[in-house]
Amino acid sequence: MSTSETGVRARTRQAIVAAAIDVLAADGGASLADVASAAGVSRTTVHRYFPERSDLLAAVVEEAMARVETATERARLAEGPAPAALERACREYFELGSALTLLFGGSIEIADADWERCATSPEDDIGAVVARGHADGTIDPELTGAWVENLVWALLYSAWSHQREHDVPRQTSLDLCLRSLRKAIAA
Amino acid sequence: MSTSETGVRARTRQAIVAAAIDVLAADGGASLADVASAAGVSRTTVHRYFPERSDLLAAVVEEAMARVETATERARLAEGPAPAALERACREYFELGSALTLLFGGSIEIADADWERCATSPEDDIGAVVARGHADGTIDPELTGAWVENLVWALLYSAWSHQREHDVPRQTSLDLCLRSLRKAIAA
DNA sequence: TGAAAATGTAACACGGGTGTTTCGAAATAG
DNA sequence: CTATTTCGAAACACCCGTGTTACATTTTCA
Repeated sequence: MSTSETGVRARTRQAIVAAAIDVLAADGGASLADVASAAGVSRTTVHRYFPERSDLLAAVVEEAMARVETATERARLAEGPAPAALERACREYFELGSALTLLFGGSIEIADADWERCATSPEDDIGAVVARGHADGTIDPELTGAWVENLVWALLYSAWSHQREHDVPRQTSLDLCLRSLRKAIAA
Repeated sequence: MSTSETGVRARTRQAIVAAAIDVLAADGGASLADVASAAGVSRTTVHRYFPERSDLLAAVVEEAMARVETATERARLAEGPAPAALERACREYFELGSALTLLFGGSIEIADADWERCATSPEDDIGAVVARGHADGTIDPELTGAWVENLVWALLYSAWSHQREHDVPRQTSLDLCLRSLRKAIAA
């Protein structure tokens, strides 16, 4: 068969998308040449897989959302106390790195249609956890689900900034992030 | 005298810088034509006041830093309990809007030299407040000054996002922000 | 080994942002 | 009112990123 016997095409495509996530997370206006060199690939090859820039952007957003979704599933938000579930989610999201920076860093424009396509968006999942926490009194009733969600992204972004600017071990940054989240959402 | 009898030049210059702060905060890669139209000025005039793009950028960063510094002074961080002082700072910074988005939103590159030029940077001021809070036991000793500073920026960014995405009154967003900060830093 | 697929190199046109200049109109100061 | 200053409109060359094409090279697989 001609398609993906060894998966050459799929592998280079993934390499391009992965490199694009890193590069575009650092600079949303990065050129395709930057993405190409980061992927160890010629600029022509990038155009072969993604005819227009918007095509690459779409693939990048899709991949980033897929990573977020995977992380959300591994957090098993439905299990255990709500605060602990949110903490697990934070740990998982923290590992995503540039994927989350790309989605929530604002450096790239995400079409509303893309957000809606994300079937089981973390928005709904986190909202459900917060609702559970409200019901059993483990989460501050004054904080809405939407705010807690924003808070999670903000704290993660803060943790990455803190790790990058001051040269502290990532574990220290993550601990500060989790501690702050735990105290902020406590009932 | 020829220079700034009525302050015409100073006023148009300020208009350009102010417009640039708003436009560049929304999109760091915005064109000078966008800035010009936002300022109600011709693109030629922009080049008259700022020969190169980098010149405008420098002026914009300087203005934004000046606004932050003014807000910091008005917060009177040296007075009263440390948590209340940080809350006052948060209220002042919240009013800055796009100026802070520009400096801490990451959409524009800030040279390290610019940060150092900021003599009484909020970094030092907030650090002092946190130190005071550590001394009198009103701030969580586990949280370093640098982290609290990052936390403030992150919470403010979160408040703006929350206000923009969900259409809630700004007072509600600010209340959630302050509540989260108060609980997070409490000893 | 030989054909097909995948990639690289080079060159090109196109568009858009930048920086510059010139000239004329409008506002301002004296 | 007159001269100076300030500003806008237009045109221009320049650079950079984009998208396309053609051709050579390498890799992969039968």
